[in-house]
Amino acid sequence: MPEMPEVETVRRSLIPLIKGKTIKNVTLWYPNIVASDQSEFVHDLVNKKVIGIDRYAKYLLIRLSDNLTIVSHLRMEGKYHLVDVDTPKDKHDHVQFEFTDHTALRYNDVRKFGRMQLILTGSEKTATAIGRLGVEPNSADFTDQYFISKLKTKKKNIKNTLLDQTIVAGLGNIYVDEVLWQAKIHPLSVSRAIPADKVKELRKNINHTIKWATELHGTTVHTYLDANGNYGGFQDKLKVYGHSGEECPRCNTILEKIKVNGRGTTFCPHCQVIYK
DNA sequence: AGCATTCCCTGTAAGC
DNA sequence: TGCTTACAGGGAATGC
Repeated sequence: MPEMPEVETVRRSLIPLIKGKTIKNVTLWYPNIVASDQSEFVHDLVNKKVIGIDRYAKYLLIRLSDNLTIVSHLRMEGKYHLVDVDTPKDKHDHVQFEFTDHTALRYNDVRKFGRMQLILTGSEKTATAIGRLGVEPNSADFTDQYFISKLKTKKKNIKNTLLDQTIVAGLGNIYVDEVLWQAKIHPLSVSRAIPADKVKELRKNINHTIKWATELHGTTVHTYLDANGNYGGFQDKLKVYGHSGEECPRCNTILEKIKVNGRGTTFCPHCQVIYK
């Protein structure tokens, strides 16, 4: 599942594939992927040129000429790949951007959870959910003070709080389990009960893990691939996610898996402290 | 208002 | 073997 390191890897791999290309036409094989007006999406993108790709948290921002931006969220299994336009459509290809050079960018998504919207460049925060997002890991705004003050108001458990994109934006289920294990914090800990020094430690772990995972081109579990079809390299570094029933690498206690608000959650019942 | 639950989706694996 | 059920989960919508 693409989280911030994976989305950044997609962004970097996609730029050389599509930057400078001009869209000839757009096909919606599964129209509901487009959350904005679907006929406008198809109509307004014709003759537009890709000028760059930005990203905020897990959102890709494909910048186009004439002040247009496609905001794209991959959700669980969304992928982009560039093909010759004559390549037969894959069963799970849902959107095609055909370019003037006989290539096409295809959006493929087995579970059809991903969404894209066409907006005016600059209206990201008002026209999409980006406006409700919190700060990104490793950004100047993600300070100890910010993190401590945000957690201080939260009665819900820390696992759920870290998945809440309005506080820190970019973490998903995998990295949340990893950073909580690193900071030795039990996922069911009450957010506001976590001592300030542990919150500081958690912030450092978040920053370091996101940075390191990005350097390794993300984590491939299940099906994540970048725009060139390459796997990530961080799955080998995971200490807890996907390792329930195995020994904790720190204390050798068997790792447990529970459900926290519907999310599979793996943790060490011995060395991860629960704050109540 | 804040927190929890439901829903969207389909492939894979387990159970009978 | 073939069917049903459980599970994977990000974020919007809904419920309390």
